Amino acid sequence: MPFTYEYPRPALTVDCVVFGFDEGDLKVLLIERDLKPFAGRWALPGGFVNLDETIDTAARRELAEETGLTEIYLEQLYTFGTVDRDPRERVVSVAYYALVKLEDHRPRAATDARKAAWFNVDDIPSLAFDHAEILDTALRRLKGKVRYEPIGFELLPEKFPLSQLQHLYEVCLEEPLDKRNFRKKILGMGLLTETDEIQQDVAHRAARLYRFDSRRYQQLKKRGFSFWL
Amino acid sequence: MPFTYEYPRPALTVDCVVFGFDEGDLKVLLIERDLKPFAGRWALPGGFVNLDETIDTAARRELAEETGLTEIYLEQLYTFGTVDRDPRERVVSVAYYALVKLEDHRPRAATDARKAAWFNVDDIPSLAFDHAEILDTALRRLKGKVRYEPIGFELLPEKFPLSQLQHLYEVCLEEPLDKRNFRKKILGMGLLTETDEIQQDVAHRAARLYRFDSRRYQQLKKRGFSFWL
DNA sequence: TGACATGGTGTCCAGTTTACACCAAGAGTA
DNA sequence: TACTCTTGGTGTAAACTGGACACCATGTCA
Repeated sequence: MPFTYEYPRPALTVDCVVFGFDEGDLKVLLIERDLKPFAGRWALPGGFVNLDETIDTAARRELAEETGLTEIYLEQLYTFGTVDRDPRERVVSVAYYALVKLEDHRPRAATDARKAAWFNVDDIPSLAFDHAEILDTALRRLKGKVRYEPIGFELLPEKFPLSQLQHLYEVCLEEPLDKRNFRKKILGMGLLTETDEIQQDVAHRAARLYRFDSRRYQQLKKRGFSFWL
Repeated sequence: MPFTYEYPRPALTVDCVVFGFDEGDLKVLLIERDLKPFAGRWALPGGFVNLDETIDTAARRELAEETGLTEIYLEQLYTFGTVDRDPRERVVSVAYYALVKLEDHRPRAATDARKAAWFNVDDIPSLAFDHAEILDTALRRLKGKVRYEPIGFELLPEKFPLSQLQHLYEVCLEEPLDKRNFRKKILGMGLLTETDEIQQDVAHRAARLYRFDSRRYQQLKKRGFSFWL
């Protein structure tokens, strides 16, 4: 036990809320705990912060270790620090949320043998610690942010039909959108480039696929453009 | 040195960005450090989190100890956790921002004898640690939030003329607003109640004073109203 | 009493948002 | 092969919102 301090300090962890979008549903990645408190319960991926890494780095590292996800959109959410949130001892956790293209990140065995799985956001099992509260905070943040920053694209494959994008927005915002108005507005922003591909293997007329042009978004943003849906 | 742990842990602190509004300027409350790192430099009020208090509580406590401010609007801002932000050792800091009615909280001697003073936000001295970055983050957050939540009122006295409110918004948003349009919009929301008082001791026609009706705001919010300026 | 400073008021135009319905294309099936 | 089913793709008109804009009123001070 070589680490001694003059005053007691809380432990510091990170937890990640990883969102994906698949088959028309918004999903969250959870892992099954195998260790002591809440063993067998589902929880958000996360773990302790090392002294030689930033908290952002810690979040990325834990995510990679527990779920194999790398190179994804990750942003700090909120820091949870009530006194009794961990039954063992005082633990403060910095929560992050991530958006991933679920297509590219099919659930694979986690490196430390914990089970990881995607859950539909409105069918979540009972979670360990205060993770239900963290998830709730993340959902509200996503819902708020999706309107004024083009982060929805992080959840879709590189090429997607407009209907899928619209559906994603409908799920995030929890309200239906008019098809014609949606297309008019989103195409009017000039952030989508039409590809020459169309959907494959669908049992109806195939839709044209589009791609999000993030270079163009950066340019427009500098000139004062702001995304708004 | 009785506090030993199996793994090393960062120290955890809170820092508060306290905004006030006076004489037409947005101000921040800073304290002069008297202790070792950055002694004599100005810094944000803050300090270590105790094990028996939430981080929110810690922020309130530190603010009270160092500046005498109590019962104010306080909200978590962001958690700063780069490795070298404190020269002594690894310290992670949860930053908060507060909005105070400066009239009610004139600078008084801090309880632990540190000097506290209000600085105009665009005339800030060189700050200790990464506090300049924290302040910058807080300003961006204030600028963003002031548009869609009625938090501006937290910075004004209970009764205020519309011109003062408009000026506050102009300073926060860094853009001029049209007087007639501003009055039309803000009064149209129905969140202000006219008092029967007018300004005193002004060298021109005195303006009518208004009061923010936060009960009414809560009611309207439940019915789906959203503040927007 | 005149100059000065700020308070307080309404209209019009333009742009944006919303509501709304039909034909096209392609797959599947009888 | 023709019919049905599902989703793709398109335009217009009405309502609303946001922004530009100028003048008289009131009170202080010299």
